[in-house]
Amino acid sequence: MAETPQLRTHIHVRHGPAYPALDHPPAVRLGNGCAVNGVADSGTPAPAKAPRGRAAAIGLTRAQIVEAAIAQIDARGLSAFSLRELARGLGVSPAVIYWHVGGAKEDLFAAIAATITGGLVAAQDPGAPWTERLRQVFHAYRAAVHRHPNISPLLGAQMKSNGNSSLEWIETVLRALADGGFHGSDLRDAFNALIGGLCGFVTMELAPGPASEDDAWERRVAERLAAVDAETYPLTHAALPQLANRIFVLRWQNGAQVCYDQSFSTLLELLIDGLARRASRPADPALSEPSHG
Amino acid sequence: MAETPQLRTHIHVRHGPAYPALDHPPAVRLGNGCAVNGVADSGTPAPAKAPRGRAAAIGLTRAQIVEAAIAQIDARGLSAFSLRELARGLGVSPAVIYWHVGGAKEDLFAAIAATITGGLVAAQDPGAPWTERLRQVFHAYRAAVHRHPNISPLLGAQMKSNGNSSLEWIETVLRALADGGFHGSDLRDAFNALIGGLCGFVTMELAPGPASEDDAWERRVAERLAAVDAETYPLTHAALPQLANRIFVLRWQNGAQVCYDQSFSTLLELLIDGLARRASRPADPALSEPSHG
DNA sequence: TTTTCAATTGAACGACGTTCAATTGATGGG
DNA sequence: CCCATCAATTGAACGTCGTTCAATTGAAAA
Repeated sequence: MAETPQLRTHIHVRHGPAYPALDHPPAVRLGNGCAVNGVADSGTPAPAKAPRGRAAAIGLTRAQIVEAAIAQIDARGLSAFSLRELARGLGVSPAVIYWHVGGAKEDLFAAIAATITGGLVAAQDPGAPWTERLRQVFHAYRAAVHRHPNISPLLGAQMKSNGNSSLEWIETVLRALADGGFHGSDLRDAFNALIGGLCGFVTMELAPGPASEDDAWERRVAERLAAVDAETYPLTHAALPQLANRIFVLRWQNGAQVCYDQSFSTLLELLIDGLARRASRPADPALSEPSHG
Repeated sequence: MAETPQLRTHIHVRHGPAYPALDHPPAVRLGNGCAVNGVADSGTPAPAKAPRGRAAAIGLTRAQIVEAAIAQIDARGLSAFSLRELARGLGVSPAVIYWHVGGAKEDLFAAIAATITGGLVAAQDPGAPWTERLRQVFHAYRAAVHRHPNISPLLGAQMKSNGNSSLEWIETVLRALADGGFHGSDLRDAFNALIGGLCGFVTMELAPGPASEDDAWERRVAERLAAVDAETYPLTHAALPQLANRIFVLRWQNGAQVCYDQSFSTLLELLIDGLARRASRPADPALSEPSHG
């Protein structure tokens, strides 16, 4: 295959770290030309092109930077993450990040998102029925995000990061839905309902708490729930003993600390069941009001 | 713990701005005691307690600050929002924000979220069947967020903001599900599936693009999509003419610019249909533990 | 009047993102 | 063997940000 010039149309891809063009940047004022958008950078063989100059002495790589950034976010949280702290952790000047990653903080975030959602289609069974394939894809997605919970806001709440998902993953979802008989605008709506609902669920599930790990806040939430008035909110009050900190919106811990496996499965099965039922009745004009068959 | 001075456990609302306790703060080092968590501040009669001192001359209110913050975020986006700019816009020192809002930026965000999801249950029809009530609630939620699209990350991707949703709204959802026959862990999973899936959808739908309104990024995304290889990603390639910028992950504009009404309705109907079907067969051992006691 | 104190001020601190000219030093050409 | 190249890195600098604090204002209460 060609050197995958797949981004930037005619970008003139070189190799490995993709050396920048100039010191005084040309049209785009970025040091590292190619590194703008990684598209998961999957399979970079890193042919060890024997870097020149000081590179050999320090030899920092874009991939290393991304990896270090992920490690720091895992350890200290997304809101505590800063480029300066990242550079400090690498024993390096902040400007190095810019040179390697290409643009700004957002580009680094996009690269992180691409890395995390990169190897997602690996454990896939192409022979399974399309409903089962959907199950596998989205369980794999959730598992991947749960491996780095602090990163979830990048995937759910930022287009620039979100948009770097691997094309293989999208292709897999589209293929499953196409096998289910979805085309045109039905395909669009089914795809968006799945991605929006399920990835959105994971985003909410792992929504971070306050930046400072403030136990005062946790206590206050718990107290607020304990003080819910039984007369004005009877059902909420009655449900609290079982549901406090176990349902969205009424909680002080997120999905990294409280298990939402069953709720996610409920959502996933609701969606797959519903899609399967719609797939089996090809051209049914009645969109709503089914249930009683 | 029982003798909490003024504000802790049960709110003890005073009036309007709820005057703080001290200049040298007591236990919590906040100027404005009550303002820590608004809980939507619904119904505050604000009896115009004739403020003392300089208050009469300038007379800034917590509600005014929140309103101004919302206006600025609406106008310039969440990433461009800063407390200093907010103070500048109000013609006031940055410290004023702290005194009125109570804590930090996150508390202001929580107040904003509470304000936006505050009057959500207004257009509700309590006599309608529970499925229809769910439809109304979540369409109303989505409409409310769409009125302030730039705020959506606060609602979907931050527990501290998210947790300030009005209790009435939660009560409405819980009542609908209870009327549908959900109890115990089934109620929990149904609630989480609905909130996570639907609110999560809105969060993804309105995920902001890059901070700087950079048309270079939009062009690059479009070019990347145009360059998708037809052989390795046949379905994606085939679907692109219809789906580019119309499905999540493969887009350069968000739900404030592209209409996702149909996709959201698809998701909502899938969920409601599925829940209705599960409600009609009470104890199905295939999924989760039955809850009828 | 005088006192009180809710409300506001302005300066200050440290950390952040980003840019830039200057520098390093291994490598490849002569 | 030396030297010029230039990928890679440096460190200083600029402006902005969130947050804190002692000091101040001035209308209402005493």
